[in-house]
Amino acid sequence: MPELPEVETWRRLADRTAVGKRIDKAFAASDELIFDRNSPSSVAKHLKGRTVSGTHRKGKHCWLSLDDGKHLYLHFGMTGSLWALAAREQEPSHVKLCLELSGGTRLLYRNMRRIGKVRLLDDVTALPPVSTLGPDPLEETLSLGWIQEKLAKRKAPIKAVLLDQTVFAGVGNWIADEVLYQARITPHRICAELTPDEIKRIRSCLMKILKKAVEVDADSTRFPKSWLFHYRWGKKAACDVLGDPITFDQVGGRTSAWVPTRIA
DNA sequence: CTCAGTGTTCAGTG
DNA sequence: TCACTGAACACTGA
Repeated sequence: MPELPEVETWRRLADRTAVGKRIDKAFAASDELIFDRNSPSSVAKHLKGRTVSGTHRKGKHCWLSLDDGKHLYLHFGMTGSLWALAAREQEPSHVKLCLELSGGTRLLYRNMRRIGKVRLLDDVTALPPVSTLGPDPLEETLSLGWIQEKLAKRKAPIKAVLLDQTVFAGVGNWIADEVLYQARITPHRICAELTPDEIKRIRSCLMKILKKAVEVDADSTRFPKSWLFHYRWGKKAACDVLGDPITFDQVGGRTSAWVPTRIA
């Protein structure tokens, strides 16, 4: 379930383990869906001998810069993840890219369901998808005025627009539901009809949730007990922390979990 | 066996 | 031209 907090946690992992290290060996699995721009072998060949010079993230997109000016772009899709293994540790299944770093650590990109991308790019930020993203809610100021302006033009339900990466970069399905739950707003509400106070609540809840999730390294067992997150997956007759029943609706093409009795 | 669930892109509609 | 909706993508697990 990689949304912004997981991706930021993996970026930090890559930053700790790979920056300043040389890539002694590189392995890329033959997978034309993941390696959709450059062939696996060309990626592996290019990476070998390079040194990782930095790590970056915007929304759910992550990339490592290399000493030759190129960038290794990683998108995790629905089931991707990044691992760092010590020399002796055994690799998990579905590894798509393995970088053996000087010192012996291996940095792994894993993806079980093959919806995700690994690319070698000259400039990540200049072209889609990263060029189309809205401001990163953690790194840049997501100003109230800017959000108000965007939402005023939209007639879609707020849930759908929370998932729109050109407005709220990094928000995915469970974070969108969590924001609306904590802000006490129905996912069906039309954006243009939200009051200034409701938009204010959406913004502050979003920032609070993202900050907290990153603070605990996106480890969901450490999320506050009050979060809807802990109660939404059971499905049948699920209730939130207060014992109020959770409703599941299709909104914006996805399942939305919300609690009618909690709406302000 | 069926189907939900993950994020993104694309085709179709208005 | 643009906003919006819904399907498609691959695969696991319930």
